[in-house]
Parts: sequence; structure tokens; C-alpha cells
Amino acid sequence: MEKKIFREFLEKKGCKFTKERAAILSEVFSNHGHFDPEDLFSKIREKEAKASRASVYRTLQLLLECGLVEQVERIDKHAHYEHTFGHKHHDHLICLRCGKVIQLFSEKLEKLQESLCKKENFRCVSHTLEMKGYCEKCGSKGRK
Amino acid sequence: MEKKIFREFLEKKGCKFTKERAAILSEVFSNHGHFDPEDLFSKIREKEAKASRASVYRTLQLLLECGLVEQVERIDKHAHYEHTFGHKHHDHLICLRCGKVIQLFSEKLEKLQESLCKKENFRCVSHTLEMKGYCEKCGSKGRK
DNA sequence: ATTGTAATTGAGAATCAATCTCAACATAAA
DNA sequence: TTTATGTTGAGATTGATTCTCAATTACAAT
Repeated sequence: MEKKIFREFLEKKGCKFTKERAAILSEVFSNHGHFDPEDLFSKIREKEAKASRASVYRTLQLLLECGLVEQVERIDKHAHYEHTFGHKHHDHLICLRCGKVIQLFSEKLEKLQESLCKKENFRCVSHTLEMKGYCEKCGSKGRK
Repeated sequence: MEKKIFREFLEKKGCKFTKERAAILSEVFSNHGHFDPEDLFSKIREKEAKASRASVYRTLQLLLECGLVEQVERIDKHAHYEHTFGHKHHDHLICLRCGKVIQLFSEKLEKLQESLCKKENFRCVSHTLEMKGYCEKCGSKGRK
């Protein structure tokens, strides 16, 4: 399914659906957590189907472009991603102590955001809400 | 005022309020836009009061820790900051075409976020809402 | 003032994610 | 098959950020 979407996107763009891109796509959709490019690269390296680091970065860019993947805010400083096809948009609560990420969705929140954009005549194409703090388990233990 | 806060924070931490830190602090509060470490460094370099790049980065870290400065989401990939003392919290609309940043505050939104955190027993210490899209001027012109 | 000591500084080196280069390779249409 | 165009990977490059460490400074105690 995501394969079809990606293939069509590439076609429309005059690009090719190569085996490297296929391998990267399938790895991206092979599980549901967040990942970073280096993760992705090394997981791909372990399999028969290989791709270079450069291709991983390039393909990630394409996946962002066609909306199959979104960039997620970072606890540390490098980029994190998650695939989004088949998932509803959601926001994140990020625990500063244990790194746990809680996903969250609120229809009310989405609506409110929309209306705020409208007020500014801003055409929103994506948004990120990230709340950092302490999760239930870590909450009582205070700060880092 | 922010000077007092910073000084007390440093003291509590067993650190010193040096002239370099003072220079950096005052530069950070000398105007109200976003900035990045390199900006800050070069502006400081132009003045009599100097500080090294290393000190800029180190001091920025301290300013984050004590809450005088917040990290803002990035359009490109490097870190941006803004000082926050004396400002209400606000969110950002970021134009993907011209880079314009519109600040935004909604009491309703804040309240809603709070209640979502409470539902998850999450103690939120900071949050960032960033909506990316096209501003009024750029909106009609479509995508990059 | 002087001294002791622990924090701080700056210049440049080091790190590290991300991007770029470019020659060799694939793919599809003519 | 030829041609044109897109793609690949290894390694080099970039560029922001962090680290190193000897020299310096601030501050409290003499």
C-alpha cells in the first residue's frame, strides 16, 4: 500500500522505484517506533538488500516529501522520523528522564489549531506539538 | 532583572558570574528576535566585551537551564533560540517559503494542553507548538 | 593585599550527522 | 543498440557543536 503510494509519487516526479528505495521503504514500515537515519542504515545493512548511507538520507528526503514519513522532534540533537501512513496524526509527550514518548491525539486540539491558522491567513501544511516533561513513572523523581 | 536571575542561578549552582557570561547575557537580551549561536558570537565579537565561541555555547546551555532562554524549532537544521524572560509563552507559525515566523498565543490552547497532560499524568515543563506552512503573502504561490 | 583553589576561559582540535562529488551503473525510450 | 537521464556508493567535505587543556580569573579565607 505505502509501496503503491511511493511508486506513484516517484513516477509523477520522474524518478525511479529502485531496489534500494524499496528496501529502505520496507524497513521504514517494518516497525512502528521512531528511528533515526543511522538506525535505518544499520538495520538495512544487516539484510540481504543493501543500500548506502547516502541513499538512506536521500530516500528519507523523498519519503518526507510525499508525506509517508514525518520528522519528529528530537530529545538529543539529531533528526528522528516516524512513518505516518496508516496512522492518524498525533502529538508527543516526551519524558526528559527516561526518554519515553507518549503519543497523543485530540480532535479538539486539531480544530483549535486550524482555527488559529485561519485567523492568521496561514495555510498550514504540517504541525508539531511536543510537550517535554516527566512521565507518570518519572514524575515524582524530579528533574535531571 | 534577567541579570539578577542569572546571577542567582549561577550562585546556587556554584558557578561564577564572569564578564564573558555578562556580555553574552546582555547580548541575548539586547533584542527580541530569534538568534543562533553564530549570530550571537559575531555580534559579541564586534563589541569591546568579547567571548569565545566555546563560551557562547556553554553560556547558552546555562541560560536554557535556568529558563531565561528557550530553544525554538528550526527551519533549517541548526539550533535557534529566543530569550523568554519578560515574554509570555507563545507558539510559532513558520513560513516554509520566506522563513517568516509569526508568534501566536492562545489561552484556550494552553488550557487544552494542560488538561491533556493531566489526563496522562504527565508533568509538563515546557512545550513547543510549531505549525509549518505558507504565510499570507506566500500562501498563494504554492510550494517550494 | 596575598594566597589557595576551584571554576572559567579561548584557540584550535575533534566529533559527528548530514550532504556532496563523481565515476560507474541501471533503466527506459527511441 | 544507442542515447539520455536518473541512481548508486565510497569516500571526501561541510559545518555546527563539543572537547581539550594550559593559562587565567574570581572569590573566600587568611
